[in-house]
Amino acid sequence: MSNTNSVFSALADENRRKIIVMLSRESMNVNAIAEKFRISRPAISKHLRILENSKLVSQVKEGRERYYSFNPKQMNAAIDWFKFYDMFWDNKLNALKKFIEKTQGS
Amino acid sequence: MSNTNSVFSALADENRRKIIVMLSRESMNVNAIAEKFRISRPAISKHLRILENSKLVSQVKEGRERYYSFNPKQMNAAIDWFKFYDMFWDNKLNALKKFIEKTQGS
DNA sequence: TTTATATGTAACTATTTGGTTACAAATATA
DNA sequence: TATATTTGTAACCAAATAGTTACATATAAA
Repeated sequence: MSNTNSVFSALADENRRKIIVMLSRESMNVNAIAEKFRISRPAISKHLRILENSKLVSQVKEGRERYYSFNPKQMNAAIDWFKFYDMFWDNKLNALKKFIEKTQGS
Repeated sequence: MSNTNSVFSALADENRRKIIVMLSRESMNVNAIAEKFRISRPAISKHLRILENSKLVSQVKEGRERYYSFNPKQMNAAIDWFKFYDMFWDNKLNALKKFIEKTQGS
């Protein structure tokens, strides 16, 4: 599967998005992640496998635990795609221009 | 399925992303779309169904043809999600700040 | 060394996806 | 009216997803 495909489909699940947000704050081991969800630990493992395949997260083994962390760089595979939509970027640019003018004084 | 889910999974397919880019330029009927791909017209119909369900695309009937067009607004369901990642927005903001300073004079 | 903990994987089920071909229905045209 | 065009849908298949429970494995702790 293409990089962009795997990133978008990794993001197409509520639980996986929640995992990403959690890991963007701090690395966590599997049990710590699983505690935050109602689904079983093996289900979390499967989600982690999908996230790993998309390279949005990676693991480091520490003793019997495995710490997962977020790889922000991989998000660009998805974010970059949106650039096709020039008008979007124009709008964002205008919005940010206003924001900067307001917060910094023009 | 949640809005965000359906948008991300709609985007998780190369052919559907290509359709979106095409429709962002101009509305097209099904045959015109299908001509640009190697897969069968019914396969295109299925993709259009998924895109419609995500509301990224909508159709207007004109005689026996159906013209599909892109709904940019729906993209925000996906784009907004990325805001969780503050550092990303900070980077973009800095990049845009530089860009604006360069093009407009600070 | 035995036991407890952390994690992965296997096997299973139901649903969705991405493709196919065949056919139906609606509209335009000869 | 008969025919051609445009599109949708049904029926099928193979693969992937999202979950489950049961079991295996590796490491830590008693």
